[in-house]
Formats: sequence, C-alpha cells, structure tokens
Amino acid sequence: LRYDKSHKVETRRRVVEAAGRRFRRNGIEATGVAELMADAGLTHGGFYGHFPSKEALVEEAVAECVERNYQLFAGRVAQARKEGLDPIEVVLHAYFSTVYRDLVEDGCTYAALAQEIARHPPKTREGFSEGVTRMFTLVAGLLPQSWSEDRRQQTATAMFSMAVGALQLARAVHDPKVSEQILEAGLSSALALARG
Amino acid sequence: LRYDKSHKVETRRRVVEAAGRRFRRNGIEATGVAELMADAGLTHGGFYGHFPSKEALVEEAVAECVERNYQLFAGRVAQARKEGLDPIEVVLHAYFSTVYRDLVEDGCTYAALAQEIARHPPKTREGFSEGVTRMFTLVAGLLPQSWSEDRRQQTATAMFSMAVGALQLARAVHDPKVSEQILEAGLSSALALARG
DNA sequence: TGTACATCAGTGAACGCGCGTTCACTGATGTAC
DNA sequence: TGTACATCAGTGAACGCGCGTTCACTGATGTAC
Repeated sequence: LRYDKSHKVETRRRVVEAAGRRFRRNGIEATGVAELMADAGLTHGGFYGHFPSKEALVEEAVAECVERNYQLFAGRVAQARKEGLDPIEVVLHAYFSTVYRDLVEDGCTYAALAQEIARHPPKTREGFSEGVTRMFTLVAGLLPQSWSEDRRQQTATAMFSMAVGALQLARAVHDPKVSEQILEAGLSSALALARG
Repeated sequence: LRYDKSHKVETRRRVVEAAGRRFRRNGIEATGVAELMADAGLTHGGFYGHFPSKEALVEEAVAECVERNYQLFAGRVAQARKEGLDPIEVVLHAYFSTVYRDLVEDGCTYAALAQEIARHPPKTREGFSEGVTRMFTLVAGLLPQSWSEDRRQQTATAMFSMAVGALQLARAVHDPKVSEQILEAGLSSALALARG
C-alpha cells in the first residue's frame, strides 16, 4: 500500500464539494470537469479514478448540497431555540434576505438547481426530491402545534415553494429595487402564512 | 426585389417562436442553433441572416415568451370576467395544475427560464424583468379593491413567487404524489393570501 | 404571353474551440530488507 | 537507520463530438423586355 486509504477518500470529498459549489454558481451543464477538478487542486485526468462519469458526480454532489442545506437549516433552528427566539421567524428572515440571494454558491440548493434537475436522470432527481420533502417536514415542525398535521405540512410546502421562487426571481431580475421588493413581499407573506 | 419583404419577416418570426418553445423545454444553453432552425424548417446556416448571434435571438425569444405569457393571462382574466367568475380564482386554478406543470414548452416563461436568465447579459434580463413586474401588476389588479395599493402589490408579488417556485419544484421532484401535493399546497395557500 | 436576368433567402461544408472521456505515463509514498 | 522497490493517485496529451459561427454557393422568385 502507498497512501493510507483516507487520502483518496479526502480527495474525493474535496471534488464533490467543489462540484457542489460550481454547480450552484454556474449551473451543472455549464460546469466542466476540468474546471471543478482545478477547484479541487487537481487536473482533469484524475477525475475518472474517482467517478465513472460526470453524471455520477452530479448525483453525489446534489445529495451533498441537499444534506449541507439541511444541516445549515437545522443548525439555525437549534440556535434560535437556544436563544429563545421563534425559529420560523429566524429562518424566514435568513431566507428572504439579500445576503442569501447573493450567497449563490453556498446558498439554497433548491433555488439554484430545481430547473436543471428536472432534466436529469431519475437517480439524480431522487436525491433532490428527498431533500425537498425533508425540508417540507422540517419547516412543518416549526409551525403552531395547535394546527393539524395536514395544515402544517401544506403551509410548509407552500412557504418553501415561495422561498424558492422568490430567491430565483430576485436573482433573475436586473433592477435591484425590484429584487428587494420580491424578497420583502415574500418575507411578509410567508410570515402571514406562518401565523395563520 | 425577389420575395416581398413579408417573407423574411415571417421566417424570422417562426424562428423566434421555435426558439421560445425549445428554450422553455430544454433550456437555453442546451438548445443548439441547428436544432431550433430545424424546428422552423430551415438549416443552421441561414440563422446569421436573421440574427447577429445566438444571444441576440435569446433576447428576442425571451421578450416574445414574456409577451405571449402576458396575453394568455390577460385573456383568461377577460374571459373569467365575461363569465362572471372571480378572475383570481380562475387564474390560480390554471397555474397550480398538473396541466400547466406538464405544459413546459408553451407554459410559464418565468418558471422555465428564471434560473438560466440570471446568468445572461443585462439586456436579456431586462426583457425578463419587465415581464415579471407586468405580471405582478396584472395579479395585483385582481386583488380586493378595498386593500391598499401597497398591500395588493405585495401580495401579488408573493403569490407569483410561490407559483414559480411551486411549478419548478413540482417539475423537479420525481415522485408524482409529492409533485401533486406541491401544487395543491400552493393553490390553497395562494387562495388564502388572495382572500386576506 | 414568354424568356432572360438580377436578387437575396436559404444551403451546407468548413472553421476553431471546449466538452466528456481515455490511456500510457510519472513520481510521491509506505513497506521490506 | 538507509536503500530498493511496488503501488496507485494523479498527470496531460489525445480522441471524437457537437457547439456557435463563417462563407462561397445555389436556386426560387418578381421584374424587365
């Protein structure tokens, strides 16, 4: 044996992470294998020692982005609770903000990839779908306990859809004023939905 | 003179329309010049007799999609009024439906292109942005007259964001049941927002 | 009315380029002696 | 402890391919005689 096995595992992890960032920033199709290997400090040839194809990496990178998003969110919720704040308010303010709008490469996986994912093979879409339903459930858990399970799930789903749509439109629009109005409108309506 | 001038104008129109469809179905980047020229019944070489570059066509096709979307919507509103129905209900039911989810190439320009447009030059984004604000205003006009101008604009903005996000997530998710839940949740929450 | 002609919308071969992928290789490493 | 060696993670030239774009051309058309 040459390197200890952790070496290759670590390199692979670095490639997946670099891919996740690039995919969110520039899109999956627009990101070349050579480009993301360079991000990980490697040359393109080594790629196929880690993955059988670009699509295999896409699948893994999407799953990693989804997981990372979930952890980030769950972390914020836990911290809000520790500080005695309403988690749903903290989370919504974080989401519908110019900071999150501009944080593309480390930002929301769903706003960044939803459109492109729809044209990828089922396996890739499965990881994405699982992430979506987990987010729905996480948000539903932050809504009033007095509501029925169904109502919470439904409201959470709608709120999350609104968050994804608002982030995307806020990014697409060229007038910064309109962009901010989209975020503000989304925030206040999402808060209204959360309060019933 | 050879052909009457209407001939070239008509061909150009056909190319722009074919491009709009392809862009919505397969994405802008994934659509080749040869492909959309074939859709219009031509070969790729003729393209540059009509447009200086692919990006110039993109700009025009986006503007055409935006306009077409607006007309479609305005038409539905007018018809609902004629039939004595509440236009906002008619429009929301049409939007948050499996039919509209599956009608990609003739469907919502914003759900289909928002993500990609964010990476295009300012001129292309301007046409898109203008369309977005026009849609906001159109929807705002359907909300209760008793509300303040601000409230209507804000609610319309949030509703439209939700529609775009819900359509995208419903398209991306691989489980049809989850996809339908997203549409249903979006519809009932959008109706709730419309009623205050 | 019939023919020769000029026009120019549309054709299709060719270009440089970057993509995903392959493969013969290199050279830093942990191990055996 | 020092050296020779086998391993294999990573290198980089090369591939076929499709992209956007160019350009010399073709041939259907309306017009002039």
